[in-house]
Amino acid sequence: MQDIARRLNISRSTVSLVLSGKSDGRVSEALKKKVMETAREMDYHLNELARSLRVGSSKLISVIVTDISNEFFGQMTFHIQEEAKKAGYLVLTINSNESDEEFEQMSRILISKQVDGIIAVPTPGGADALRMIQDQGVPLVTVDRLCEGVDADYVGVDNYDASKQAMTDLLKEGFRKVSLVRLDIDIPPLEARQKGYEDAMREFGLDQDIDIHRIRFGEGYVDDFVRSEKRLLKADAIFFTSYRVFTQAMTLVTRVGGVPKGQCLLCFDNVLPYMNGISDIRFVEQPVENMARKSFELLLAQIQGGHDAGRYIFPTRCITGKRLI
Amino acid sequence: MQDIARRLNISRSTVSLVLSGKSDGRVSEALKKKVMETAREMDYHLNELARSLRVGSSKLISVIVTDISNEFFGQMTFHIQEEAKKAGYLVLTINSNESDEEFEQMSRILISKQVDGIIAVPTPGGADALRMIQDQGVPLVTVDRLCEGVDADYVGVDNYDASKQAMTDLLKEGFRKVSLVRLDIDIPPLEARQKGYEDAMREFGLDQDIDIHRIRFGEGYVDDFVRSEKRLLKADAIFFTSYRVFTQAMTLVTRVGGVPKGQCLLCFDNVLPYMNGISDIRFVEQPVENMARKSFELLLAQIQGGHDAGRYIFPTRCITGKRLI
DNA sequence: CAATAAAGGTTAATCGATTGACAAATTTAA
DNA sequence: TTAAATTTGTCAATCGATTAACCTTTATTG
Repeated sequence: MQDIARRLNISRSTVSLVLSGKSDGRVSEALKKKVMETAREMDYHLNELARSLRVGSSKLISVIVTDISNEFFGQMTFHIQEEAKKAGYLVLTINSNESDEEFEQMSRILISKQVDGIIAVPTPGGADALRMIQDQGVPLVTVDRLCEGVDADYVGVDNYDASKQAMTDLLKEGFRKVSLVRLDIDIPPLEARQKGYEDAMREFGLDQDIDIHRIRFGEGYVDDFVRSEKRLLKADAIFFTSYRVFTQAMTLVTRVGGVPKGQCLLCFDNVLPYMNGISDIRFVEQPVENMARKSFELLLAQIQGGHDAGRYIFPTRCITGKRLI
Repeated sequence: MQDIARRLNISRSTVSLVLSGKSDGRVSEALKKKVMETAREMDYHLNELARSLRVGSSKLISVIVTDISNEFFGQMTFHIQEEAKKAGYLVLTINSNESDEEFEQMSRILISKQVDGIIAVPTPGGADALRMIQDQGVPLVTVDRLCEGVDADYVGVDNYDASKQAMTDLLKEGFRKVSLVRLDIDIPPLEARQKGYEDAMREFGLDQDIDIHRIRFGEGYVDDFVRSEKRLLKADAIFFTSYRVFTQAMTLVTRVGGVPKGQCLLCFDNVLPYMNGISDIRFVEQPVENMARKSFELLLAQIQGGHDAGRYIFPTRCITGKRLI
C-alpha cells in the first residue's frame, strides 16, 4: 500500500480506504479509480495476515474429524467448506485419527492460528481440549458425538433410535441370528447403536443370540476379524455399527470366499459403492448435507455474536439395496 | 506477552525470547522457568498471526484439487497433510470443482492469506493462475496434470504408457470390443489415456472397434450415459479413464440390470470398494502416497530456498480383481 | 588492576494493514 | 457575509509478536 501511495503521492490511509471499499464519500471517484488501477498494475495483493491481526478475525475456521477416510466425515467437511466459502471463510481440515493427544495438540495450534471457529468431532477423551477452546473464546460446534460435561452446540442423530429401528425391521423380516460388529473405541454413538441392537434383539426374545465383536480401529484389526470369522460366517445377518469397521471387513471378505449366501449386511452410514456387490445390503443414512449446513450455521451465529448452545438431532433413513448379480 | 511481562516486571522482549526458545544464554534459567510458568498459569497462547506477519511465514500451505470426492485426490491430500504436519505446516484444502474461475479466485485468496506454498491440480485453463502464483513468489508444485507453458515442479505418472499397457494386457487375453468412457473435459491425462487406448487397439488391428464415449463432468451425465447405453452394454470390456466417470456409471448400473455377464471393467485409479461386486474388474493404481510425499518434499525444498523445477514421473501398477459372487 | 569477555536484559524499529480523530478546502445555508 | 456543513484526505496509534543493537553487571585473565 505504501508503494501505491507513494506512486500517487497520497497517504497509505487513503489507499487502504479505497481498497477495502470503505471510501464512500471519503475519497473522490477520480482518485478511487486511480488507486484501483495502480493496484492492478502493480499486481498488488492484500496481506490478509496483517488485516486479520488488526481487525481480529482470520476468516479461517477449522473442522476436526477423527477419520477423514470415513466417507461420512469426508462429505461433511466438503459441505461445510462449500458453506464456508459462501461466507468468505477458508477451512482447515484436521484429522485427529481418534487420538486424544492429537486432538488436543491440534486444538492448541488452531487457537494460536487465531481461527474464528472450530467444528469438531471430539475424541473419546477430548473434553479438556473442548473446554480449552471455549475458554479461549473460540466459537465451537461439536458434531456426531456428544461430549458430556461440555456445554457446546451439538449436531447429530439419534443413534439409539436409528439403530433399534433398523434392527427391528430386520428382525421383522425373519432374520434371527444377527451379530454386531463394532470398533473397540468407547464413544457415545457406538454405545448407543449397540444398545439399540441389544434392545431390539431382546424385544424379539433373542437374548441368547446377542453376539458382539469388538474390532481394533487401526493395526491388529485383521487378527480381530480372524478371531471372529467363524461366528460371523454363521450369522443370518451382521450389523456393522460404523463405516470404518465395515470397510475393514470388506478388505478381508475375499479371503473367506465372499459374503455367505443369503446373509444380510446392515451398516450405519452410506455404503453405496458396495451395494452392487452384495446380495442383501442395507444402511442407515444420516442427512450429512443438512447436518453440515446446520453446523456451519451455528458456528457463524456464534462468531457473529453469542447465542445459547443447543442440540440439533436430525432424522435418519434406512436404505435397502437390491441384489444385482 | 505484555501481560506476562508486567506481572514479572520484565520486558516483552524477554518473554518473547523465552517463549520462542531463543533465550539460550540470554536469559537466566530461573527467569526462564518463571516466564514459562506464568504463561501456563495465564493460559497464554501465542498469536501466530502476529508472528507470521513479523517473520514472513504463515506455516500454512494449500492443496487445490479439482474434485475432492475423487478417492485419489482424497488420499493425496491426506498424505500431504501428514507430511505437512511433521514439518509444522497446516493445510488448506481447496476444491476447484474443475472450474477455471474458482481456481483463479482461490489462488488469489490463498496469495492474500500468505500461504507458504501451493500444491495444485491445475484446471484446464489454469495457466494464468499458476503464473500469478509464481509471480507473487509463492512456491508451487503441480500434480497430476502437466500445464504446458508453466515452468513448475510436476509430479505425476505416464498416463499414456500406463493406459496402453493395461489395454494391451486386456487385448492379449482375448477381449476385442473394448469401449472407452471418459469425461468431456479436455485435460492432458485424459487425452493421454485415450491415446494409449487407441494405439493399443490399433496395434491389435481393432481400428474399427474403437468406441469412445464422452460424459459430462456434472449435471447431464445421466443423459450422456443413457445415450451410450446400448453400445456399452454390448462391449466385451469398458475402459473408464478416471475414477469420477466410473462412479458416475456405477450409480446407474442398477437401472440396466447390472454389469453384463462376462464383461470386463477396467478403470484408471483405485476402485477397490467396487471389487467385490463385479465379476471382472481391474484398475491402474497410482502410487499416491509416494506421489504425495514427493510433492510436499518439492514444495518444502522451494520454501527453504529455491531449486530448479523438475518433473517426477511415478510408475503405475495394474491390479486385477477376482470374482466373488 | 585494567582490559576483556560473558551473562542477563532492555530499547525500539518493524511486519502490513485499519480506523478514530482531526484538518483544509469547498459548498451551502441563513 | 458569516457560520455551518460537506467533501476529501491525512495523522498516528494499534493489532501482537520478533530481533538487531545496545546497555549493565559480574566474572575472568594476564
